[in-house]
Amino acid sequence: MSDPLPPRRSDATRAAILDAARARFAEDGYERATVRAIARQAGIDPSMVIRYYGTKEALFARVVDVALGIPDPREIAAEELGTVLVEHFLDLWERDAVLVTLLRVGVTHPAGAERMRDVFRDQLVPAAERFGHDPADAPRRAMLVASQVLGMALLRYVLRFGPAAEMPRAELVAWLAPTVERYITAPSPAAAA
Amino acid sequence: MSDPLPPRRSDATRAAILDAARARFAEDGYERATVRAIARQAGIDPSMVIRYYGTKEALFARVVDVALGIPDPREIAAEELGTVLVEHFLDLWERDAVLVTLLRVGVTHPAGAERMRDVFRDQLVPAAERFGHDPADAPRRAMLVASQVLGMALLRYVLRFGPAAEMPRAELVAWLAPTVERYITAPSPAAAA
DNA sequence: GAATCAGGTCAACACCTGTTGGCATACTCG
DNA sequence: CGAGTATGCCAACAGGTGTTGACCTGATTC
Repeated sequence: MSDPLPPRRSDATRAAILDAARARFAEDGYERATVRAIARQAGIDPSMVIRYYGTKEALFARVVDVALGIPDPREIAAEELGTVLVEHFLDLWERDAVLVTLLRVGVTHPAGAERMRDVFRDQLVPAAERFGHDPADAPRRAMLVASQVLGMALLRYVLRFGPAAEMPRAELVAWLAPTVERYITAPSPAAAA
Repeated sequence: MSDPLPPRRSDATRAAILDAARARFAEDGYERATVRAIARQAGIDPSMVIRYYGTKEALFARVVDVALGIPDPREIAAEELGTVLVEHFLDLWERDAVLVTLLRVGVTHPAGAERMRDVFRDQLVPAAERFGHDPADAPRRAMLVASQVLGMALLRYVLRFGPAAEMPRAELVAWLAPTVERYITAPSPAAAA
């Protein structure tokens, strides 16, 4: 897993390409983030992008590599569970653009959608298992939390809707925390049709 | 506003193009829904698409024309407000693909994003004004409801995540209704940081 | 100092995009 | 029946796409 490769003279360029790719994919989605546009932003020739990363798809895979780092439930006081989680998710979305990229691409490109499923299955569901009680319930709990967090992130960070983008963070947390907390801790209504 | 145009012999073809466009835009987003793909699905030549609708953008504008039809608050008993609204939104998403189209395109294409803002401003916010008490609060209430509904729709109808797509409708409503109801009726926390 | 090689540019490829104009057909109306 | 027109297909356009190979240049190594 480690990379004992010696530093290459082209490392700066490789990094510039990766940075430019992050920016273009996040802002424009997969199709409109062309290899030429990425190269232009990185200040090099389009052929270098392919030479160093092989393929546009491979470059994209390098860009969307995210660790959610959901906190350990044992370190959270029960009464502020929702608050801590919402704050953590907002931090994630604001720290860098990788989640914006993932959402933007996942909606239109199959590779992006699969990457989203990976993150959900490998990180969100296991976290829900650590929080919840019934492991069979974890995917549903994780999905509910994801629905609220993704919806808000869509409006605030992707579409940048006025009311969503301008709401002060503290107020946002106050609104969402009870929702997230209930999705994790409330007893299942279990289709009381 | 009315259309007293006489029926043309090409009406069937025009409708076929519109149907195909709806399907392609909904499934593939704006960029991947090519004029050629739409024409192929409609069983006609690509040039006909342009001849009848002028431009790909104009065709898209024809496709994303949606009326949310949010019910009148005076016809809803206070204790089932959340349930009625969530059911209504689920109906909208399941009835046809126009909302899936709007979400899929809005995330990557500027024209789609603007169309989403239109729907929000012209339909969702006024509805929130009818429900809520303080009109200055309406955009925020509408935005909160939209965040939960859009997030769930994203998982269930666009990405078709397993846990979201498979949850029985009644259970889904039972989970979301209290959230939506609170976003509309609860007193504002107003940034109690 | 000469040989080697990585870093980078240029031009081109095969293909796909939205869009346009010309041409055949078939229907409609006198 | 004949003129006119709406309907549709075909071929082509100008431009953009990801990707490839030939080539130049400057640093590294013997």
